[in-house]
Amino acid sequence: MSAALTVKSEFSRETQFVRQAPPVWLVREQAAPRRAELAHHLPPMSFAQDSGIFAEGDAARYFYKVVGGVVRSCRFSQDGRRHIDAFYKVGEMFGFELGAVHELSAEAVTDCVVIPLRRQGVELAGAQDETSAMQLYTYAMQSLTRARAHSQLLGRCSAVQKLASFLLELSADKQGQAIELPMTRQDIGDYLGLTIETVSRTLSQLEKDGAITLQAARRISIKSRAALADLKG
Amino acid sequence: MSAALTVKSEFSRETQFVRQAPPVWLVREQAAPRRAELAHHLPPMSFAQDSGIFAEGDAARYFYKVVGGVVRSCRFSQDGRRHIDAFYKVGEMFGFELGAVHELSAEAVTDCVVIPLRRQGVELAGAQDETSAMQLYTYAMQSLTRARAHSQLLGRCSAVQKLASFLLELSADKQGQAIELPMTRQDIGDYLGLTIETVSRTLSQLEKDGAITLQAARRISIKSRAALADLKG
DNA sequence: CGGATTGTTGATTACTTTCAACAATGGTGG
DNA sequence: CCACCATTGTTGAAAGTAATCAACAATCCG
Repeated sequence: MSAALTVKSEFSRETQFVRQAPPVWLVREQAAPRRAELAHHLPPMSFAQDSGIFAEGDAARYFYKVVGGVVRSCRFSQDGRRHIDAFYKVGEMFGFELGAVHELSAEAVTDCVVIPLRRQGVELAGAQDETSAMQLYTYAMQSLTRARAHSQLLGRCSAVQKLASFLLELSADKQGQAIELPMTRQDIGDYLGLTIETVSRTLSQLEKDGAITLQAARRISIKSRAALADLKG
Repeated sequence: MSAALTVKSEFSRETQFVRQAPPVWLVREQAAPRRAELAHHLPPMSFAQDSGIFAEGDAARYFYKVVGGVVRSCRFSQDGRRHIDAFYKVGEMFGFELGAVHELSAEAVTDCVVIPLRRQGVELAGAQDETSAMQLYTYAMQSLTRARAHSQLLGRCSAVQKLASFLLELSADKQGQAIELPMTRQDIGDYLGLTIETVSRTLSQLEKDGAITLQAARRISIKSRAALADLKG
């Protein structure tokens, strides 16, 4: 496993993709951040693949914004099974809490870089900075919208529908091209409430049906977005 | 179906329970609301059982606080199946949205009374009323916490685990006594991602196992909270 | 008293998990 | 550079769970 990276260092896995376009989930945000969007932030922090950013029960002193790589937030049930609540890509915020401690862990799916934002700086900023308060509320509501959609997916859908939705979500931005999956089959399974075997089988099925092509385990190309949308239900 | 009720009228179903203690979900909030908690509210509105409070796509001009009865928020998938996102009991808030329209419908599970709060009055209150802004954020975060727990339940749990969790949640306040279920088996199924048959069978199973007693279809008494907690996983 | 709605139970089917074997990939050290 | 080993992913067969189809019971209402 690679050591923790400094902000300016290259990502250890990036060299593997040198002949291809770099995978989207490693591309840093392009636009310069608008000033006064969310102030009080600390310098970016880097995390090696599979390292923990914070753990369930840790003091929730910061929110985080992803500026490079992919993060997962997860939780373990009493019997030890992992549930992945969400994946966060570049530009997304995570780490929102109601109380003083984190209810979920956050881990680096790939090597990644995040910007911590002091919680007290933004949470109570209403009086001094109305824009920040609204920003924060907006991010929290986005999380809520996603959580609702995820619930519906988990509650009402078959394995095929779950995978179809997942692939469409992953490939929402990159029209037509292949997707580089940053996460393992285990990650996907824990996110969709399926076993790795079912994830694998279902992907194979989608390939047989002509909806996708499995160019490699971690590289999938969408052949028919329409077919996936149909399967999604 | 009973007509919409005025604020001061009795609930149509309440007479059925005249010889028993009134079911918790029909008891109005006791304490006088703290002043300046969330101002800008309108007079309470009453809704008859199964009537719609707002629908998917409606302009989201208000948040709502439940002061009597039980509300469900739900959504339909393309194939027409209903997913219930949450049940809201007395004292709880619902109707939070990111955008200008509701993404979910809200319906009266029982006859109920809700207080609408002007969205613009609270959402942008940061400058003039910092407490309200925090209150709003707190409610939104509570919704988020619940949505996360619901996702985990739907993703990782068997029918028995889902029902055990559901019953424990429902009976969280009333220690030892019987629970009056305000919702149908269909509601429960749509909330837990199960069919009505499975809900019914699983409840019967829990009774055989000695964890609960089915005094009537809508009246369940918890015999062993510990047993349910074990099953919950 | 019907008729409609809601809930229960049984038999069968379909889907996902589990258990198991094996293939592919990546990293390490000789 | 290649052999080796650990990790990750795929596929098959059997078992288990929930859905579906179907019949019937209980309750509510007019």
